[in-house]
Amino acid sequence: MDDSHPEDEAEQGAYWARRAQLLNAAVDHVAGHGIADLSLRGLGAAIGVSHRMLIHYFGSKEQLLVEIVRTSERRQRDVLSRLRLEPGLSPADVARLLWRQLTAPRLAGQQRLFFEICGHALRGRPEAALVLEGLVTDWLEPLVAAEVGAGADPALARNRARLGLATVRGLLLDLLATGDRAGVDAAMEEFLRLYYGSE
Amino acid sequence: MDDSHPEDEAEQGAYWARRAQLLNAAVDHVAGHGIADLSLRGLGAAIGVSHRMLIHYFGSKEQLLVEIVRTSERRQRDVLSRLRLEPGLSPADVARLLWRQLTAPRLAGQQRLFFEICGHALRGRPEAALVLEGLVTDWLEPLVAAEVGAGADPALARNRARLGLATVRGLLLDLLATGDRAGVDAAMEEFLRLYYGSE
DNA sequence: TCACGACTGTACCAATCGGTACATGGCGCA
DNA sequence: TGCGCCATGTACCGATTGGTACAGTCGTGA
Repeated sequence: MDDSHPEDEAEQGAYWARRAQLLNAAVDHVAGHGIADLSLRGLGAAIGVSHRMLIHYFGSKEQLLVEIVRTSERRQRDVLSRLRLEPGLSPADVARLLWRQLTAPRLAGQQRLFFEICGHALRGRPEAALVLEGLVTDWLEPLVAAEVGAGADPALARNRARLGLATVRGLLLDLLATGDRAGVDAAMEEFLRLYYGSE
Repeated sequence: MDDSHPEDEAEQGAYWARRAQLLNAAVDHVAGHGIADLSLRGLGAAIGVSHRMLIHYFGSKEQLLVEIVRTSERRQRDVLSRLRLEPGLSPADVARLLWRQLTAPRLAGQQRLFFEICGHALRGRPEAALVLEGLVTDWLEPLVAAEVGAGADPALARNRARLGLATVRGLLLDLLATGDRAGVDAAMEEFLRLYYGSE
């Protein structure tokens, strides 16, 4: 065992830069090929290093998976934070914008990975377990805050936010499974009509 | 290779009875322990046979997984068909009844397995691929038929059915992840209010 | 120039996997 | 009773896995 990182965290040198680069490449590969039958050798060959290096930089497959899940989660949340909200948009329009972002074909691999990780997390796999905590609550709070800020009753807003989140996830799963974008979009429009009232 | 089943399908002897018994035990075990890291040896030890027997009765791990997925799917659908619909129930009450059935703690393992299989299917795993076809359409048609039978516009009924199915699945995932039954139930009530109108 | 330390690859290990060959046991039938 | 067939278990095989030991490469400072 000759593996020890030169500086202990919180300092970016060539080591951590390389590590971050490998991690990003790993997430890309996993988003495209799945996490279920991932092997260090296969991943290494795909991103151009030996499996030895993955162990070197991440300690073990388990820890690598933890980092992959965490990074994938952060990417997912960035979709929300990158929303450019022009003033004057109705809540329904904001929701439409977010929906279009989430269902962009470019993110399909990432979304598949999300459901795949959910499946693993529901089985208590440690690398995915931390996702379960934030799977609902992390998304609920900003949504609730938005509705309450618009003058809604907090308790009702919480139920509505939870409902909206669940519906988006359900329709996303539908879209990934069937690929029927028109049908799923129509169902989403119907939901927005119910949710924000007819227009 | 000395494996050949005595009669070719469509005849139930001791062979097929034993096979069905093993399959049911396998589905039970998989519902409780997951399908991701299933091994023939581990499964065999859990249900009291050698892994050799699983190969004997199912040909290969792949075919066993196909049968497990199919059986689990059939069980899931049986929940719907076992609904005893007393006349005089409002559509919202029927939905509530179905929701309570689907979220019964007894079925939690089965529901986890459902999402786990979805994750595998989205990656093109052949044993789960056949699920993707029926994941939406198989459930949509009876729901659409029910709404159309009640006098709804067919196109609108399709969108509404698709929406309802997605919402149920999304809330089910929420429930499995958070275990917050009260919160998820409240969100479901909010959905029913939007869906069927206030009462 | 030389030594040192970080980075990386090759070769290897024990464990486990799905699948197979072969031996055993127990039942029905003549 | 003895023959044969089917169910089952044991032992094994090659492939693959995560992880490790060791050696080589290369830039850098004395």
